[in-house]
Amino acid sequence: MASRAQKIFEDYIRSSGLKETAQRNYVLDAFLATDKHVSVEDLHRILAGCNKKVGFATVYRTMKLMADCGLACEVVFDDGVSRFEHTLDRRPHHHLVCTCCRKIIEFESKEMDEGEKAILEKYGFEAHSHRYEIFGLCNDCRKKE
Amino acid sequence: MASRAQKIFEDYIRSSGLKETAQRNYVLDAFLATDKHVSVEDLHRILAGCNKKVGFATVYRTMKLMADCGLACEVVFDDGVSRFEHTLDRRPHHHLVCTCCRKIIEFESKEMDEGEKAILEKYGFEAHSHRYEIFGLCNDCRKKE
DNA sequence: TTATAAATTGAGAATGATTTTCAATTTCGA
DNA sequence: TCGAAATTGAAAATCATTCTCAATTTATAA
Repeated sequence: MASRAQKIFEDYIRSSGLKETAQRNYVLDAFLATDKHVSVEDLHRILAGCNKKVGFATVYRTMKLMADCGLACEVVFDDGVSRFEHTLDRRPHHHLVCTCCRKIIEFESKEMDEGEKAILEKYGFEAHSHRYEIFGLCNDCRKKE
Repeated sequence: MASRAQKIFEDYIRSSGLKETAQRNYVLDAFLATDKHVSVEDLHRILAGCNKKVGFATVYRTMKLMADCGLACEVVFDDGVSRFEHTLDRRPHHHLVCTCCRKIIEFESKEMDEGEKAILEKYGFEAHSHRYEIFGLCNDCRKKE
């Protein structure tokens, strides 16, 4: 009962001449079981808690593979730590980051997407990735002030 | 013949109980003389070239002050290095970053700004800063492919 | 199934940007 | 001018991430 994500990962591994290993599958499963933006440290801790210790370097390496095969995408907020979020069956979006409670709100904006498209055309620029994060206070933290 | 930027910096220093020093002025002047996005390493090198050696730590500390008093703003692209750009008398803008030739194109987009405003209202979010960078190939590099 | 080449792992070292430490120096108000 | 407080800078510390390399594991060909 391999999930679609597991199949995609397996196909990517095979077609790239890589090898399927227990560690890679542990990392994959741990990531698939999460919902939020997870760091390598998060995954390492989760795995250690399941008696499935995988070295830090391997978690880093595996998350890179997951990004390469389109299952994950790296996001960097303002604390200098890379995190990964799911991309399979998820719409592109951006983030509001509360600098007080560290809550992350995901949002979509057709207006902004169209603005970006117009800019790309204007400059003849071919976008490979982009990053839009807004930092500030969420509604709750704003009220507490 | 102190420039407006120099006055702003001096006022900030005074009103914060800090002290005016030769080193701080060297860093300020070096930054004001630049046009592009400069890193701390850039400034350190420029100063060393002018026989005005200032320690790395002091350049870091001074650039933080310049950001605090509104003369500079920190931008981080995809190479893990912080750079600073001028904010005095400059309109807010975003960046297209060419991952091939490292060219930085600044752009403004009313459409995107309005989209952002609508999002902030929708979520009751108070923005303090934001970051919008698009990575990919500029027109020149795209043609060379 | 077995041999073998190639890929993988992980512990620890290395990296690299930035921050901190702290003793010596400088600034500036009284 | 004096002295408390701020500043400097060299070196050490930090911290996330990457690299190294010997030992291990995987998968293909025979």
